Amino acid sequence: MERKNKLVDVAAAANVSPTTVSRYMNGTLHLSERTQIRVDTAIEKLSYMPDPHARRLSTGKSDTFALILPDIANPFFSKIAASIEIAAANAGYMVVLFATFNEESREISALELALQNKVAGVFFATNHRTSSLVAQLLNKFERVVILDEDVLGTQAPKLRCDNVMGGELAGKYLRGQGHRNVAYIGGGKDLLSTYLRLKGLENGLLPKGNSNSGLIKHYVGDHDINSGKILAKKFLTEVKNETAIFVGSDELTIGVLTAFKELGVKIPDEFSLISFDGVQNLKLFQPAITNVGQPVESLGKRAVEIILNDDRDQYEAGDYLELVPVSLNVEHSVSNLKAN
Amino acid sequence: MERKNKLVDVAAAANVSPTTVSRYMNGTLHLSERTQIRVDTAIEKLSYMPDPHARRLSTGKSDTFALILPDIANPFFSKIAASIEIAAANAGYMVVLFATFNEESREISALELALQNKVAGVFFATNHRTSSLVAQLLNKFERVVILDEDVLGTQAPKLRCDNVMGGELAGKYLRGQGHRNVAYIGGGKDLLSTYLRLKGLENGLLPKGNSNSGLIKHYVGDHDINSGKILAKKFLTEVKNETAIFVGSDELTIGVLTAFKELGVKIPDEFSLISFDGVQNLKLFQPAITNVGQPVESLGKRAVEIILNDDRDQYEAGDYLELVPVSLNVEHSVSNLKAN
DNA sequence: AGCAAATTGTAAACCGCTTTACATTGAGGT
DNA sequence: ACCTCAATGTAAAGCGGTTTACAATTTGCT
Repeated sequence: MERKNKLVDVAAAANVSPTTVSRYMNGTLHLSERTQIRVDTAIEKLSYMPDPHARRLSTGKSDTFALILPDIANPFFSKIAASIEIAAANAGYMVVLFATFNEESREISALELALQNKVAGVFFATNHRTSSLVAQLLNKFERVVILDEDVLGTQAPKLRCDNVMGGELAGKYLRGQGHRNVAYIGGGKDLLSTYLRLKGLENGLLPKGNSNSGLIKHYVGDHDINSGKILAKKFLTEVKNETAIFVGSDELTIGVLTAFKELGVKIPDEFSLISFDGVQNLKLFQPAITNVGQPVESLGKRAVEIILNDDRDQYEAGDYLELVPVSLNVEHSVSNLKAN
Repeated sequence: MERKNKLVDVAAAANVSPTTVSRYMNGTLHLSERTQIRVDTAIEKLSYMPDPHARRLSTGKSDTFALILPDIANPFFSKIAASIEIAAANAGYMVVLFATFNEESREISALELALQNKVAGVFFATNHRTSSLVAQLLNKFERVVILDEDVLGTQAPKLRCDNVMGGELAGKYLRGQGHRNVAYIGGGKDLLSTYLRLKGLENGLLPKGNSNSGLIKHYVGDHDINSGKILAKKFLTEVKNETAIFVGSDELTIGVLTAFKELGVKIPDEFSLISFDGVQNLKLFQPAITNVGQPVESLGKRAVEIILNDDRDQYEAGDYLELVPVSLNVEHSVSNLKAN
């Protein structure tokens, strides 16, 4: 019934050529006031909206970003997704979602789809060591932001939290509470973040100049609940004089806590614990979990700013890295050994 | 450098017309074995991929679903989003995300964008009472699934959990533990689900045939943490003989627990509590929270099945409603009054 | 007045695929 | 041998915009 009005209809109604309407609407053409009014009223009257598909075919561009993440059900990523979506929407962009579950094949097909669709940009996060194929694909895009974790071989700007700082905050706090022997339960086997967090912990925990990673017992798996359970149990079988654990992500922490609960291991009585991320409702946990909090919302917002920034030169070199500071949220999962 | 190959290139390489290639690829044309091989090898050699934009302009369709939700940072929706995304991806569809924060203006602009983009379908969820404008817009789509909450005036299929059943499960369990006076803290002021859950609670709690909602004190706000805090405090000031609270969503529960924690109100010692949703890590809470669990993953999966189902007749009538069963997860937030 | 430079506007090609309507070829039936 | 129907294939017209290259009309200057 209500046929959709096209560019030509507007042009006819305003008594100008389609070109004129198109160029006027895209700001390429400055019209005399008289024609401008004619065109405006025609657009208004016909309630004309350009067809996005036609526009995209013509321009070879699209007003959509691809958001490629391991898993949106994970609060860390869902919060990032939320903040990216809103910032993108405010800038007039849509966001299409791809969950990869850290499977390279899914990452690749998502990237290929994004490429075919000529997206305006890609936000990419992964939690596993990718092959160079992923990097190659990423390099084909004009605009990319690598989130959270590094992807080797890309020349895209990288944005993530300050992992070393996070480790240091945890280490210093633990040391301040009298802890000297701390174990680390981490997430990605060959990931930079895993070792930067450990490195930070070491820096914070050990006296200056005496840093030696060999001192810190560490367990590394994946950033998921099951891994947390397994590593927690492994830790328990091998524990010697450790009094605290620094856990690399909330997901792992949930696994650790679940395992401890099953086994009746009390926190902070038997072991103290600090979690990294702070995206779960850790305050309500039993006990409330002290954590290194990532500013997830501002991370997403900043990612959109970077991808939209038209001054691309600064990102070209391939070594653009932006670290956002983290903070320590003290709760009740760390005991004070000095009080004894 | 590497110019993108087009349909004509493939046609030229295979020595057939572009039409033939197009129709062959879309299954509209059955080729003789000889030509088929020629075309296949040409496609292969040129690593040809059809341009989605061109295809969409031509067909007037798109291989994308719009997923319109209040907030993906909310685990309930993020889990639904995750399951929808994966089911859609498996079926060859992309998913574009819209967060509305329950603002009607955002809902409308999301729907309009989806409409312009001729999406293959819309998944829509809202947590507030919408005006008929939203319903009108929704009715313009061929394929829609209304999730979680009803939207009055739409003839789209509706898919949600069985709210009455959830309330009943909670009510029966509480009654079984000896609770008789239960308060209800609910989410959406004019939403069906809010009252269905209350109704269910009543059914479960009261002896058959003696159902009378006036008996249950209820507090209704929004499905967010802050509302939970406020309503919890209000409840405390008015409490008479209530021994338990049934809370309409995990978000509210977090608010309630936070408020109680601040005020030193102990659960389940002072009040018992059951939460609806079960999407948070309630097991690790202090105490672990007994909850009515929604099968969020299967909900998303089922939503995709419905939207892809080509037998549309069953949905046309406008009264298609599918309820998925919920289950009670017993933890430690309900005290047994009979044990006294 | 006369000419160059703005200003204002348009015709037509193009983006890359789909699809309708029509053409050719070969097989099968009588 | 002739006709019909399937099987196989193609030309050309869209889909709805953008953009290049060019035309007409004013304006500014000497």
